[in-house]
Amino acid sequence: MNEIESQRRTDEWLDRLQANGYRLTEPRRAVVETIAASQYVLSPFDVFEQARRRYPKLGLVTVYRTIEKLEELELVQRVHQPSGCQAFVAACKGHQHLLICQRCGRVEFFSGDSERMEPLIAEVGRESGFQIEEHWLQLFGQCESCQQAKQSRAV
Amino acid sequence: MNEIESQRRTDEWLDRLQANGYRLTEPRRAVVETIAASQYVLSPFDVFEQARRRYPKLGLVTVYRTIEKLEELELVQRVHQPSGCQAFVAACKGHQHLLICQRCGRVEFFSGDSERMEPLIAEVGRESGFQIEEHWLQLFGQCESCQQAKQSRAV
DNA sequence: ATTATAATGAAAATGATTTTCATTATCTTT
DNA sequence: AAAGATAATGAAAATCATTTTCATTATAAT
Repeated sequence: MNEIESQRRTDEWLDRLQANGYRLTEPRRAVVETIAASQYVLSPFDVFEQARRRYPKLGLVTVYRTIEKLEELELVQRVHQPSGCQAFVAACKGHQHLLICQRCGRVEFFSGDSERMEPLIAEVGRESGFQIEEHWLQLFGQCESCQQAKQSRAV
Repeated sequence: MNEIESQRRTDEWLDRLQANGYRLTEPRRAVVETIAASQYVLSPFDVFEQARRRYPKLGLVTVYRTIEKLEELELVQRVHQPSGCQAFVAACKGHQHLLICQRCGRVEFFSGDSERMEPLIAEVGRESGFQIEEHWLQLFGQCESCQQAKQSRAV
């Protein structure tokens, strides 16, 4: 994700906020820019620290409040990890699954692969009697650069 | 899961605790029995309330401490849900996936279906360059009895 | 039985998140 | 462009789940 793309995403999010009756403010812009530009999972405190570089008077409460609105508009989503569930990322459009680096928090999305998933889900539904409404598939590991970082440390 | 099976699981867990140098106490037994017998996700407070029926002097802290030990021994596992991540269930042996009723919290396990999952994981690993170490697959929905409960309410 | 110490529960501490509230900034209306 | 209505802000207080502290009690080894 480059400068132009993240600027585009930021503008889109600000438009969506405004379209939903929310005002555009300096602190809110700082939070939106920070999350929209990041490829990493960010905790509210991470967002706070990074966004304060853009708007130093920013309060942590505003970060929480802005994330809440972005989540409501499905522009960001909470990321659940073995290490905890307080992080967020820019959401992907449509149903996508997550691949997360457990070392640096980098996130990638991959498509659901409905050909493989749907028969499995149907089968489990049939056997269990459950009416299945939602599914989560997440992969955890190490991204390319973290694999390299690990090797060079070991030498 | 019937009376005999849950008694068997309770005994197994108590043995495992003892084998790992932990003492068997009344409050601990009450917590173990409660979780071992349940097919539902339980928050620490749920466990507290239910286990207090067996041992009324039980403190909530002991629930947290016992869950911690059971988790360490991989006898219970934390369950992550859209609605929150504070619940636990008796863990299944081996790698299994979860199916959770979003209405009553009933949990079932289903096997990983490695024939379908492994190629998908390998493919995502190849395309992303990630070294994939772990995966989560969870299905959410309504169990049979909750589907019926919903219908009869509607009538 | 005695003894060392692990476990307990109450209370205090912590950490993340939410609420309250007086002040400030945005956006709409003039 | 100015004024007014009100949404948003940040500091401080409150809340909620969880962890730590500590004096007391219970377990299990001697």
